[in-house]
Amino acid sequence: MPRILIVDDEPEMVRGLEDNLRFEGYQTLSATDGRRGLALALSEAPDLLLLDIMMPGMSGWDICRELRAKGLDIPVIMLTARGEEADRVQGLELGADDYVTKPFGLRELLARIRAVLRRPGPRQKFEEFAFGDVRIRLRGRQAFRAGREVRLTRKEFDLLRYLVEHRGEVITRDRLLEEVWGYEQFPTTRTVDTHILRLRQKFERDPEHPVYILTAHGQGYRFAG
Amino acid sequence: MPRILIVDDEPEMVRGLEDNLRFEGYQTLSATDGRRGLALALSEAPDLLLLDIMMPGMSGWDICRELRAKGLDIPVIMLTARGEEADRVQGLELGADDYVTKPFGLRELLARIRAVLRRPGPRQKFEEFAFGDVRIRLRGRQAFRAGREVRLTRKEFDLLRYLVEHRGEVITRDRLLEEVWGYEQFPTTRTVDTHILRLRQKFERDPEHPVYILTAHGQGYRFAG
DNA sequence: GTAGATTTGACAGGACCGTGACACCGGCGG
DNA sequence: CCGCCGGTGTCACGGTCCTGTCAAATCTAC
Repeated sequence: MPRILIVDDEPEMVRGLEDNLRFEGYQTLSATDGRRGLALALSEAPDLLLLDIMMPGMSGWDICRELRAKGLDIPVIMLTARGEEADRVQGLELGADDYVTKPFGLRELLARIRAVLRRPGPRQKFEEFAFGDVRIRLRGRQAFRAGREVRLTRKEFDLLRYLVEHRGEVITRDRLLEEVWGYEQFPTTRTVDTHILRLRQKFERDPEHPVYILTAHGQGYRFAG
Repeated sequence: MPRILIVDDEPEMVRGLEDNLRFEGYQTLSATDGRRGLALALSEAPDLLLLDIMMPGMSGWDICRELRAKGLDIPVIMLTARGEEADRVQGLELGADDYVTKPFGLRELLARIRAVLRRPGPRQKFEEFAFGDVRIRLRGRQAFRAGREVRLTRKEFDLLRYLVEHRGEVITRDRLLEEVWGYEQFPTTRTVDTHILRLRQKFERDPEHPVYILTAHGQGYRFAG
């Protein structure tokens, strides 16, 4: 069974997580500060890391960066407090594989753990998807078109990613706002349109007649598939 | 529409939630103590539970534990008072799906309800159906005829879907207006005819002699089957 | 502060929906 | 068998709502 290292400065959170993960059959290790967490990660080489971001001293992304710098490719799921948008992005940029917002449901966490562990290990850093002559690298949050990099802003990337991960499905603007923008932000639905517009300009051969990023009139948007 | 069970010992909270959720189109059940809440959950099998954690007698997480012990996998959103850190962990142990901290915004609660209900549950709904050389994809709200996509407007799709889901049954225009158009709108019954016409033109081999979308003279329409 | 990202508002064009007009059909009573 | 009459098929028009697009305003990170 996979071994999971938990690093969080709140002891109750660590205990709760350990109990549950063990109950699910995982082996667990834990630390309540960043430095010991990093040491454990290096010495024990677990299969997965659950890292709290906000920790005194060494933060979750400090650990993540150190690991990557040493060439270790252990999958990482970040635990972020609600609304730490910046942290979430930073974590992903530094090579986290996923993030969960506190307070989170156990089932959601387990689903994400399974999803991350399911991925083929060594190929992980190449995780990407492609359509037409476009290639998207999830890890680096980068996009390439015909081999040339296309710069994407945060929202553009998140939106594109969400659409692609639900390809074939019609998604309403409201749902996009909830899932991509988040609970506590409530921009206009027109905002979605503007971002769709920019994605089309960057990735569609003929932006006025999109082939991938499609409109479902009166319903929302849909990525072809 | 999904049915939601609310369990909270504060009657005003229950009433407020019921009013708002009903306004949003959900069906609601409620109880003001844990034991009756559990009984309702077991007998009514709602689609979602909103559980207050702090209740005299049987608490929210007691209910949750009992349900899980009986193998019921109904999604649960916990309502927690601010700062009940311990409760959060306990809830996590017992498999709640999400948390909302009181006092909460209605909008946030609704967003979380939608998010939880959206998750792929144990029951996967029909992905698509077919008749003749026509294939309908529900997720993408798309239709294909002989492998070629046929564009459908929202009303056309909704109408077709309703007819097919009640295949073999004669449905009056008034019922179609209620079910497909919605109770708020009052178009003429002739509007239905027009949409039927368009569906026939798109899907019948010989639109003047329909084989699938049939007329029940003086009664309504019926999808063959 | 500046540069870049995000959001908003305005506007035009287009898609969609609903309606009315008229032709046609089916059933009914004579 | 015939004619009546309400129900239905069909079409095209107009209004309404939705979306694409842009520029300006606001926000954010540095």
